[in-house]
Amino acid sequence: MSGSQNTSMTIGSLAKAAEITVETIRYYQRLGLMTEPEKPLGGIRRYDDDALARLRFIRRARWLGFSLEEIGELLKLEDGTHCDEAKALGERKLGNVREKIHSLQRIERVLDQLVEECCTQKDNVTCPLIGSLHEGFETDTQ
Amino acid sequence: MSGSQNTSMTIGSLAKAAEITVETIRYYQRLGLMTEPEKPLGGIRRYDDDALARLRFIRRARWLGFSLEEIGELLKLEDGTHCDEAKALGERKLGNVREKIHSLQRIERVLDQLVEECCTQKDNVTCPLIGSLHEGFETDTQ
DNA sequence: CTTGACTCCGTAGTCGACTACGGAGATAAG
DNA sequence: CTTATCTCCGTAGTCGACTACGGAGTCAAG
Ligand SMILES: [Zn+2]
Ligand SMILES: [Zn+2]
Ligand SMILES: [Zn+2]
Ligand SMILES: [Zn+2]
Repeated sequence: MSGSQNTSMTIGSLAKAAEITVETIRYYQRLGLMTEPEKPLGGIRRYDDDALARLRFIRRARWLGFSLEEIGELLKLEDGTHCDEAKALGERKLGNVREKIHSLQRIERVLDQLVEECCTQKDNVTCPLIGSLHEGFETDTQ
Repeated sequence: MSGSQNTSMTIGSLAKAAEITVETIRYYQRLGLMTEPEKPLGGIRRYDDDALARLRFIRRARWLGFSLEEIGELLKLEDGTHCDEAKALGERKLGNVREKIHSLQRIERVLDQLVEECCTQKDNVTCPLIGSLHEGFETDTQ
C-alpha cells in the first residue's frame, strides 16, 4: 500500500542517497533515531527505502530547527495520528524561531547604527563603534 | 585624563561588578582577552576599573554576536584609531546577523504554514505536519 | 585469487564558551 | 587564634551534533 520498494542498500549507498555521511547514520542509530537492520551472520546490513525516508524526515526536521531529541519525539508521532502533539511541538519551535528572530533584529538595529556612525565623522579621534562598546548602549541587562 | 579610578578589587568583586563568574574571567585571561595583574609575592591579585571596563566591553560585544576570537580583534582596536578595521568587523557581523535572520524567516514561514495546516482538516487521517516532514517541501537543497 | 573499497564496531576527538573540581595558601571577621 | 570565605592554579567535564580513527572482517571486480 505504501510506496516503499525495499531497494536494498548498504549503509554507504544509503548515506549517499540521503546526502549525509555513514558516520552520521551510525550516530543516529546510537541515539535510537534509526534502527539497525539485522546483520545476516557474518554479512553486511542492508537498508531499504523506509530508512531513507526516515533520514529525509530527520534532515527536514533538523532544517526546521528541531533538535535530535525533539526529532525523536516527532518520530514517535510518525503514524500521523497525533495531530495535537505534533502541532504543539511545531508551535513551540515556531515560538523559539520567532524569539530568535526578534533578538537578532534587536542586534541588527544596534549593529547597523554602530556601523553607520563609524567613519561618518571625520573629526572624530576615536571610533564610535569601539567607543560604544566601551560606554555601553541601552540593552545592558540581557 | 581617563576616568579610571583604580578601585582595587579582588577577582571575586570584579566578577560581581561585571555580573559574570570568576571562572569566566579566568577563562578570558587564558584566552588572552584579559591580562592578569601582577601577584604581589604570596598575596592576591588586584583589579582596577580598567579591568571592569574591559569585561563590560567583552560582554557587549558578545551580546552583539561577536565570538571571543573576534572580540580579541576588537580589543586590539581599543584605542579607537582604526575606524576602518572596526567598521569592517562590524559590517561582517551585521552581514552574518542578516543572513541568520533571513534563514530563520524562511524557517518561520514554513513552520507557520505547517502549524496552520495542522488540525484544520477534521477528515484528515494523517497529521499534515508529520506528513510534510515525510514528503518534503521546497527547500530541499539547503 | 588478489586487491581495493567498503562495512563493522568501539572509542575518542572537535568546536565554542564556559563550568566544575580540588587542594593549598591568603585574608578578614569575630 | 580560629574559622569561614576567598584566591590561586591546573586540569577536566559539559552540551549538541557530529567527525575521526583503527583494526578486523566482507564483498566485488578483474
Ligand atoms: Zn495523541
Ligand atoms: Zn497535525
Ligand atoms: Zn588601521
Ligand atoms: Zn569607527
